[in-house]
Amino acid sequence: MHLFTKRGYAGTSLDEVVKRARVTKGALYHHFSGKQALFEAAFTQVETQSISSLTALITADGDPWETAVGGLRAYVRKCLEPEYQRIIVHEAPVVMGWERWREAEEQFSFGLLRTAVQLLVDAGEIEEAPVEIMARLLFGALSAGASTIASSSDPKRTGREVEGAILRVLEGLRKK
Amino acid sequence: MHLFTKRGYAGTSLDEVVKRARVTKGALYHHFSGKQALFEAAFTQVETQSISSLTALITADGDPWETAVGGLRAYVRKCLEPEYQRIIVHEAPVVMGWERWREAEEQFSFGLLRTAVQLLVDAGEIEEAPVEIMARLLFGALSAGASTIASSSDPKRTGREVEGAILRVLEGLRKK
DNA sequence: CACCGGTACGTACCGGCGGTATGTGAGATA
DNA sequence: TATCTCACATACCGCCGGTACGTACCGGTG
Repeated sequence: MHLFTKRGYAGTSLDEVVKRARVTKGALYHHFSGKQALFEAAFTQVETQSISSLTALITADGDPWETAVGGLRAYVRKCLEPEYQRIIVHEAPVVMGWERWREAEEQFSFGLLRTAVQLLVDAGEIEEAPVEIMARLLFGALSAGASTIASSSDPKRTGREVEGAILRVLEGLRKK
Repeated sequence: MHLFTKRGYAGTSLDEVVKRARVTKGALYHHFSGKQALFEAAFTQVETQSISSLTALITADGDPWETAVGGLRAYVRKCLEPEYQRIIVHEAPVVMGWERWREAEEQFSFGLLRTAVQLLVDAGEIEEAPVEIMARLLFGALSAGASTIASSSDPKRTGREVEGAILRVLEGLRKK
């Protein structure tokens, strides 16, 4: 996780990985079928750590709208952590291939967003809509927003702006 | 362009490139400083080809709202072309690094979106908003939408759904 | 206790790939 | 004609992912 975050997938050599882990290539290839599998293990680890608390946030009791907005804020913050940003948002689609990435995301971040959108629809907060599609668009917008924040010269201000913009988009979808 | 589209950056070897181009590595390294520079040349070529017609669409006379919607439709279609999808949307941020990619996109697709959003704001069609941020969110949503369409088992239907969802988001932002 | 199979590694090596150093022929220049 | 430069070609290097094979240990079995 550390090396993949710092140097990226292509920039991380297995020799360096085994050196840091103080094992040999034989050991690595005993536990993982290859570099790709090692990356996917890191991917799963980061996702598992990240998503569980967010899921709890989303599915908590209380006003559905406030809950959703809170979860959204938390997700944007998560996207700002270097590990999540680099491994999950930026590199995973390319390294794992889009199809496989999408598959894996079903049970993690994308599944989370879909749940959130579905809850809002069920609660009658937003108009009936194809949840699948809406969740994907929202996912893309959030990722882009997170990237923007991360590379901003004033992340705090940009963070507030991104939150404001997303809230405005959501408000636009809200039932009157 | 062909090989980068078909096999991706990592999967494309320079040996294969020079073989297809019927030149040698010496020739390649005479014209490009390395593999990365070759990719960036392909990137620029794809973008230059793609964006010019879209810019014309966006800046055309007529009802600003209709023009923007038309440009948006055209952009989604562009994102569906394999070359654009693979090289520009998926691989470029990783291969070029996010910072450099963002820099390059300023004069291409992102610049296009920002122009479109700015025109809508100027025409008083949507609420005042930080154009920069809105354009980035929209860009992320469109990219995700395009990826969804591209990997759908029924691209035509998914395409209509994505268009509908994006239009609904835009309508939500529209001034009454 | 000897034997044995399997697990969990370590070691040595291969092939491919990006990159470089150097050679070379054709044209421009003086 | 001698020289210089450009536009390549050729040969080679070092790194890296992956593999083949060797080996120490450990629990079960006769």
